[in-house]
Amino acid sequence: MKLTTKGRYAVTAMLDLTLNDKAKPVSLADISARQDISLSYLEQLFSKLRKSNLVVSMRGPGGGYRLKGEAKDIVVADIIAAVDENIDVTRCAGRNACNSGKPCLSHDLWMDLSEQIRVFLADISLEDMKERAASVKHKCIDSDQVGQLIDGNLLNRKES
Amino acid sequence: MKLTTKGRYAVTAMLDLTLNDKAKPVSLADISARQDISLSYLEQLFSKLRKSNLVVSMRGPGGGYRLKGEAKDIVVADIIAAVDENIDVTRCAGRNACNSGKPCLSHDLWMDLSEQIRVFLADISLEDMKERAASVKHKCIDSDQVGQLIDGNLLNRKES
DNA sequence: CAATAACCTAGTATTTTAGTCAAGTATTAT
DNA sequence: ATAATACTTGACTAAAATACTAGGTTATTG
Repeated sequence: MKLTTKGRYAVTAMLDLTLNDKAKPVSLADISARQDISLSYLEQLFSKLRKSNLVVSMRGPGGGYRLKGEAKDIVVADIIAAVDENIDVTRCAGRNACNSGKPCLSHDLWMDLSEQIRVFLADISLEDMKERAASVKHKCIDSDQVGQLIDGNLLNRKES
Repeated sequence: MKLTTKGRYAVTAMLDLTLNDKAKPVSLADISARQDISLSYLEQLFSKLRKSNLVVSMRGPGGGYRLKGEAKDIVVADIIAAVDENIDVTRCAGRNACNSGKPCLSHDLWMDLSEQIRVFLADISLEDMKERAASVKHKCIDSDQVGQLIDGNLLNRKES
């Protein structure tokens, strides 16, 4: 399990899809505009998401993407795995470093840790994040709050 | 919190340090040989680990590195944070995409998720991994098994 | 002093990231 | 049917990160 900005783009886009899932499917152009991600990059990501059976596409005017199945059944781990396609170059797969036993050992431990993270992310669904979205909505800064924030928290933050 | 092979190298090296913490400090040359990581790359990583107060160094013959403090007090999250130094380019930090409220929303959610992962990794210490090491030790290859492996798996590996 | 090992700087090949561009194909409103 | 819309595919690319090399300097031990 790798955790990069690429995965973040994918999760963000999928979350956008979840939040805007109305009667019509959501076009990539819309997501591109809302999330400020380049359309072509989204196309690449959604190509992989579709091949991993996380979304379904609808062509033609009014077309776009829609979640395949329900938001509660799609988890963050699936989304990241779909776009990352890590070939898992475990350099310790029987070659040179596996003589003393220790390289193999730490390799095992890392794989174990990586698996724990995967399990952790496999427990967070888009539905969970959608619900969470409601509760953090007030966190967003609108122009009215900017003045207070400058006087308040933000300036005090950097001092630590 | 980013999760890349770079972080894995660092965790592996730190775990090597933990497992070989005897009377003498551990030289990077030793870690390089055991873990099959280039010496200069280790130097770069340990420079960061030292600056983050995770290890102490001793120069000269018989010198090397040693954990700063106890293995139970050094957690995986610290190690990854030390070598990753992500400048956190939150593109949504008040600039262009934060108008409709939604980009900010998904940004918050990702930060939240990222923080959850950090907390998760902040709970796994080198001591924990060391203890775990004992239980997975039997999985490793010792010199007695090499012959069988050469005749078996290894020769068949490269053909794909 | 000579060997050792940390420390530092700079460069570099490779891979990944995050796109662009172009030429398609499929769908549907009209 | 035809045009417009929207997804598909592939090739290509600039920039960054990764993993490593080379060549030194500095500190410490014997």
